[in-house]
Amino acid sequence: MMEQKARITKEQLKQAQAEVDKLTCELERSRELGRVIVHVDMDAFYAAVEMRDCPELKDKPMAVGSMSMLSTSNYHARRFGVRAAMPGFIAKKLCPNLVIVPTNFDKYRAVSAQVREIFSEYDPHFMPMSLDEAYLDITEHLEQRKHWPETMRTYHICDAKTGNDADRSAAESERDELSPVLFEDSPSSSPSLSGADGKAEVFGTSAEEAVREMRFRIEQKTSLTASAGIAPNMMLAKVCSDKNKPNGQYRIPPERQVVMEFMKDLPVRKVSGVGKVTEKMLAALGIVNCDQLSQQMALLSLLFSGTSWHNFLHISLGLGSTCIERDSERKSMSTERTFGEMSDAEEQYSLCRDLCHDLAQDLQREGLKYKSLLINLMHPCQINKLTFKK
DNA sequence: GCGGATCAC
DNA sequence: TATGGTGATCCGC
Repeated sequence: MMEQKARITKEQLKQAQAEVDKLTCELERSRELGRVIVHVDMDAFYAAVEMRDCPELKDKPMAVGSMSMLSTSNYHARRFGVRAAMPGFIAKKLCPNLVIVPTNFDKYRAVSAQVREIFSEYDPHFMPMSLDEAYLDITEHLEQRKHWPETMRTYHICDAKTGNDADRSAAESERDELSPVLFEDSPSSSPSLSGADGKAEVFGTSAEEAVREMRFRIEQKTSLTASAGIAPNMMLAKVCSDKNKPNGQYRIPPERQVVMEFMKDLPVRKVSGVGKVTEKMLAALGIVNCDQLSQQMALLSLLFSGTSWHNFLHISLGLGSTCIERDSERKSMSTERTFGEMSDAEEQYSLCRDLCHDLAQDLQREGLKYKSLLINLMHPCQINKLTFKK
C-alpha cells in the first residue's frame, strides 16, 4: 500500500483525472433516464412458502436447508443471527430452537411460475434472475396504462385471479388464515386487504401504483409478499428493492440530481457486482461509499484494469443497464461436489466417475453436445468440478 | 486458451 | 457429524 502510494506521481494522477473527466463527460451526455426499470424480490422466499403451507412454523424461528447449509431464514431466526448461506449446525448453536425445513424445490418452482405469470403482464420480456427475483422494464406498460379505464386497474380481494370464483374465494379465505407473518415490524398489507369488508382496490397510473398493484396481485395469488425497486436502470432498481424490504418498495425518479443524491451515501457493497473482495480492496483505499468512489476515480483508474474502473465510474455516476436483455443460451454446464480429504485412489476414481455420470445425464437431458471438458481437481480436495464448455 | 478468482443467487 | 452448487465473467499468464 505505502509503496504503491509512493510510486504514483502527481503528474500521473493529473493525467488520469483528465481521462476520467473526459469519459465522465461522455457518459453523462449519453445518460438514459427514459426507461422505467423494476427489480422485484420475493421476501425470504423459501421460508415464506414453507410458513404459508405449515402454520405450525409461523411463530417459530425457522430456516430452509440442511444441517450443512441454509438457503434462507425467517424473521424470528434472523433475530438470532441466522442467515442464508450459514451452515445449519452453526445456526443451531445461535438458535437452539431453530426449525430446519428441507428444501422443496418443486414447490418453489411452482410458486415462482405463478409469480412470473403476473410479471409477464407488465413486461412480457421480463428477466428472471432466480426463482424469487426478476427485472422488468415497465416503460411500455405504463404508456398503455395511461389510457386504461379504472376498471382495468381495479382488483378484488377474492376475485383477483381468473378462474373459478367459488373455489377462488375458498382458497383465498384459507390463505388469509395461513398468511405468514414474516417480520414483526412488517407493514401490514394494504388497508383494504386486512379490512374484512374491503372489496376492491383501485390502482393509479403511475409507476409506483403499477408496482404496488403487481405486488398486491402477487400477494393475492400466492399469500407471499414481495419487495420492489423502481429506477431508470437495473443497477439502481436492484439497490432500491432492498431499501424498503420486506413488503415495501422504493423509487428513484428519473432525474440526474436525485440519482446522484441517492448514490452519495450508498455503500459500494450494496451494488450488485461489488462483492466481499472488492469491498475490502476499496476499503483499504478509504473508499466505503459511492461518493468516495467518485472522488477517487483517478487513483482507481491507475490501480485497476480498464473494465474494473469503468465499472466503478458507472457506479459512481449512478449508471447501469437500461435494457433488459433476453436470457441468452447457456454457455456451460457443470457438476461439482464438496468432499473431505481422500487418499484412496480407487475412491477418487469412483468419485470422478460419479461426477462424469451425473454430468452426462444432465447433458443428455438437454440433448447438448459440448466441445471441451474441463476437469478441476483442487487441492485440498475442497472442490471437484467437471465443466463442459460449448 | 486456460485456470484461478470473484460474484450472484 | 457437519461450511453448497451452478453459471458467468474477468484477469494474468
